[in-house]
Amino acid sequence: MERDCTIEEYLELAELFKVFGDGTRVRILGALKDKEMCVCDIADKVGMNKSAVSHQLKSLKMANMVKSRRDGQNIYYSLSDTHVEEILNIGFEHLREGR
Amino acid sequence: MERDCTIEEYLELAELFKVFGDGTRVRILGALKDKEMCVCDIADKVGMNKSAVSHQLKSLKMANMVKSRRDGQNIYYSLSDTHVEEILNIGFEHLREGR
DNA sequence: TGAACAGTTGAATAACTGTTCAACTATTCA
DNA sequence: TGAATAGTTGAACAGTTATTCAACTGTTCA
Repeated sequence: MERDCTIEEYLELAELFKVFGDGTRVRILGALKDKEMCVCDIADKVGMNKSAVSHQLKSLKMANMVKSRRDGQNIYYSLSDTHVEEILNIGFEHLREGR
Repeated sequence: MERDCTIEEYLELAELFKVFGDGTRVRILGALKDKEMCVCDIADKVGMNKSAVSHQLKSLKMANMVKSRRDGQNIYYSLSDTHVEEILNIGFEHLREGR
């Protein structure tokens, strides 16, 4: 017997998915799937300027999805835990089977 | 050796998660988890008027997440497949383990 | 020290989106 | 037929948000 989820839990869930619900952010997360990258390289890969990427990285960091470390001039970002990749994969699976 | 995902695939993924990234929509999906419901009952449950719920149900239907059947005056909505519930559960799991 | 490179920040803009309202369609039943 | 109930629709409004720009901080290295 499972209890119903509260409104607050659903709102929190929506906040979580909202982070994945943007093309730029999801591409950044995808880029970080196999290796850590600095802001410049991420910007190159997703085809946006450093500023835009930095803004989105901030969102991702506040959502606890990426972590960062400085090495000299560069700041390297990586996925903060395996859940992020897991959620991405479930999403892709859904799209593949969808039609 | 896995190939990189295309930009289009990431954008499609973002569109998928965007649907889950709204409090009202995610509560509607949560309400439909165990049983089909008509628009009025959904509206009662999530505390919104029929119009707002109907608009969101349209989004959910276009995203292939709910299906509907008419029975007399009522139109009953239900989850279109098990993926939807699965994605919700993964999200909740992430929140629970998150902190 | 200062030039060059990496990244961040805040304000401004433009685009998007969720909710409301009023008017509409569809079905039932007396 | 017509009143009542269920649901949909489109326009309008308000709130949110992603991107851009310019100015800033921090680090390296000559």
